[in-house]
Amino acid sequence: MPTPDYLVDGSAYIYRAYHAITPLTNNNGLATHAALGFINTLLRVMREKSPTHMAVAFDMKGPTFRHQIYSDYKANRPAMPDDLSCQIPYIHALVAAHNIPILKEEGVEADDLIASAARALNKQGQEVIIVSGDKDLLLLVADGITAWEPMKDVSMDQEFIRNKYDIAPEQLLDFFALIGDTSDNVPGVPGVGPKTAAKLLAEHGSLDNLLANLDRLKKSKLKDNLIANQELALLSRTLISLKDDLEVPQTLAGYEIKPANTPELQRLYKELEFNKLLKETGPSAQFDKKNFQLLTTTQELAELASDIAKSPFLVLDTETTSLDPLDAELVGISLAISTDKAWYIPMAHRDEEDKLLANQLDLAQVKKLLGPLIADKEIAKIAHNIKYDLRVLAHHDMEMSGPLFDTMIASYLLDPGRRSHKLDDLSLEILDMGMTSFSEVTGKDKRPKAFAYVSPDQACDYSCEDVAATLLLWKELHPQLDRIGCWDLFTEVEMVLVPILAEMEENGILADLDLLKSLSGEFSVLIKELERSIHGLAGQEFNINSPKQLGAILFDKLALPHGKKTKTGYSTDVKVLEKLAAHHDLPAAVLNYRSLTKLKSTYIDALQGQIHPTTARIHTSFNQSVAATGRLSSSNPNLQNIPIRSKEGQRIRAAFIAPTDHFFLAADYSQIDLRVLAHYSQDEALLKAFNSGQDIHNQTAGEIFQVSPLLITSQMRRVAKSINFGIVYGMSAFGLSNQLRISRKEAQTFINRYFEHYKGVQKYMEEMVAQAREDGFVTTLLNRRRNLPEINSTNKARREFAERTAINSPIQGTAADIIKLATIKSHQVLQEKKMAAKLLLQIHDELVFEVPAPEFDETAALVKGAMESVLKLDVPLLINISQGVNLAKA
DNA sequence: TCGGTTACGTAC
DNA sequence: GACGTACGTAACCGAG
Repeated sequence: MPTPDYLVDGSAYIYRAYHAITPLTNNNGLATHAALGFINTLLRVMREKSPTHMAVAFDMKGPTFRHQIYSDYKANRPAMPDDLSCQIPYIHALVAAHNIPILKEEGVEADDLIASAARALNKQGQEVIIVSGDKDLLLLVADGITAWEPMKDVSMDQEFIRNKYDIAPEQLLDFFALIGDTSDNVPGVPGVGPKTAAKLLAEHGSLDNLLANLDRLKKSKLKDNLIANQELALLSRTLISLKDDLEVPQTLAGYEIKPANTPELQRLYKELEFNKLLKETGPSAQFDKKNFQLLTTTQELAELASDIAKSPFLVLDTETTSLDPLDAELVGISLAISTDKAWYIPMAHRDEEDKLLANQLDLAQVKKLLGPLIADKEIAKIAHNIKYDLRVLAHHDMEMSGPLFDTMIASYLLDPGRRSHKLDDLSLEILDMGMTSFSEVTGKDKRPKAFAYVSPDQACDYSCEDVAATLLLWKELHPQLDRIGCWDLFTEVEMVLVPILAEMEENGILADLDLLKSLSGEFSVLIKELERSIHGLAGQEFNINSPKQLGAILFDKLALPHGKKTKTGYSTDVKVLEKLAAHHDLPAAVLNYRSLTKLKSTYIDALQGQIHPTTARIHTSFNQSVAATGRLSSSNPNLQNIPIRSKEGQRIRAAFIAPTDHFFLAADYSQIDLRVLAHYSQDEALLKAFNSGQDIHNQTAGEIFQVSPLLITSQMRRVAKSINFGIVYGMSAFGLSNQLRISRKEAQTFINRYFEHYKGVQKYMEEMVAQAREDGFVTTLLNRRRNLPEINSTNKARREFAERTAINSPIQGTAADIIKLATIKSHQVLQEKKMAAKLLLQIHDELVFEVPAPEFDETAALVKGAMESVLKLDVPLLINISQGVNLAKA
């Protein structure tokens, strides 16, 4: 079936992009926004319509025939601004690089070129779609020619003209001639607008007929006008008429879109700094699979092993049956010791009947030859997400030793805020090399052990790519780490932490399944009851979990006062419901319902499913390259946000238990963020408070309420605590007033008094923001870096967000540095003292251990000592220790 | 049916 | 727009 030919009114979209998009320049100061907006529109048409044939028509400078017959034609149009005219050649080049035919001719307008092309093709029965929102081009609309406005997705055919103007499509030219066009300075007949024109044409059929019969009109001002302006009407018609005999390709073949000239496109995108589009053109190179070799005999492996033994490093990647190292069976290993060669050892590939394939090496052989090398302390190990490979190999009785270099974490330290640290993304963005994706090799296979069914040949190509990319990345990234002063942080902190985190994940934490089950039952009953009462209060059943449905009940049915809006409707969050609780009983019940369902679904029920069938424990993942400040994060499940505040939350905590004859030992840093702030800011009052062991919230309360310590109430302390926390997050008076439900003025007073007393804190904040502006990044005590590309943004919201981040990140990040050091040090001390304690969790300012009862006191003393002495700050680091048979008590 | 997005709420 | 860092669940919505 023939597809339509698309004729694009290029000039119209250039102007639209120029005016609609906020100005943008590349690093050379070249304006680029019109080009960007234009090409985005064009690409959208390409994406949505997948045209096979198209042409883009452009106006070209120089007087047109219209100027020759009417000197005032477009006389009201200002000349093209310089920052637009400089973009025109680039726009033409972009279209040309996309290999889309271009229509342009000096002294000719785009409209006339489109008319010539449209009518020529239409004669041959070819369907034509004119891409334009300009009404001038509606003149072309006929059988087989429609106009389409892609921005609003409006199609305009003959029916559209009838409805919009109330005239026959053939009358459109005469219609426009009568009313004129102010934007092109086409006069028309004064006093005649769309309504009058439509009426005249309905009566007389055409302009010629109207003019021929003017004397028959009854006497009126309109008649005088028409008589006086006959010439003007005819001139207008000539000006508006589209010229359709220009030289354009006469057959569809001349409008074929050919494959884009990608190198030229990439060159243009690079120069214009259209990075998103550049990425979409794909990588400029792929890995050369000739260098990847399948290794299937012991002899070959022995030869490789002797080469590895002489190498200072080994790049490796394991292919397995599962993302969870606890379940992962080794399917194969890829290895590299230089950039020119990589090997894949197939070990457990299977056929469709699940039978092991021939020509593979078995685990025993691999273990014998590779095991000692993997354990060799002299050979550095390089891998992407090395904690995973380390755990998988350990499960197959191969312990990994030697310096560890994880390219994922290297990337993270270089730019922790980067969108992704995945190997494929880094390869594409840093090496400009495309990689085969996992789903490309496993295809549609959704089986849990999909990789085992991939053929060894294919697996070789895929897996060797991984080690090849990892090695290239390492060569690229490690000098950069050194250059920004993060080498020590990388090798002495992050890489040392890797095996410890692996051990923590491996340890897991015991959960009381029976308790969780009984909590689930108990919560079910409570939730059911609340549900009934909420539906009763609402007078109807609805899904309480749906903010949309809840909003309809609260704000439409019950007509309660609504507060802030979300993107999709009115907010129903805690703050809003708490306010509404004064007006009606339903909001409070919903709050109750929310807290119970949250606890049940996210914790009580989900955790039961996370108990591992073979270990009977819950094994979280600690992610070392996620949080932009340097913190760890925890997932599957997240054990860093187990409830603690409410009494129901405590009941969930009680389901985390220590084994028989063991205790949990929880060691948490007291006020670590504020202590770091004191150290960083060198604020006298803060330093003094911590060095004299005062309660910091009381101290702050005394200052902001200007009362003596003895008169401070718990209410005052609560307010002070909020401010102390808020300061660390860069909170404003608005935020504080919201949090404490006090007036903004009152909040501002508290903040003013705070800064009056803690002058150094204000100075710290200003310095951090200034430093971020200067450098584009901020750092922590261990020189961990956080880039803040938006610190100089012209967008106020984005800029201010970056400013708050500049204030918060050095504090949160330094606290993260400290707890990481503490994790390493306490682990090391316990190992040296041959203690049996196991490290289970790290929760930002806290470490949780599982300790045999008889060793508790000694372990506690060792941990406390290690954690408090990890760094010397200008304030003491204090550790609180707690003990319990479950996490609620600890 | 699936995957991505939104709203919400838990932790530090 | 307004307080930083995470992760998980349920609802919702549009594509296939």
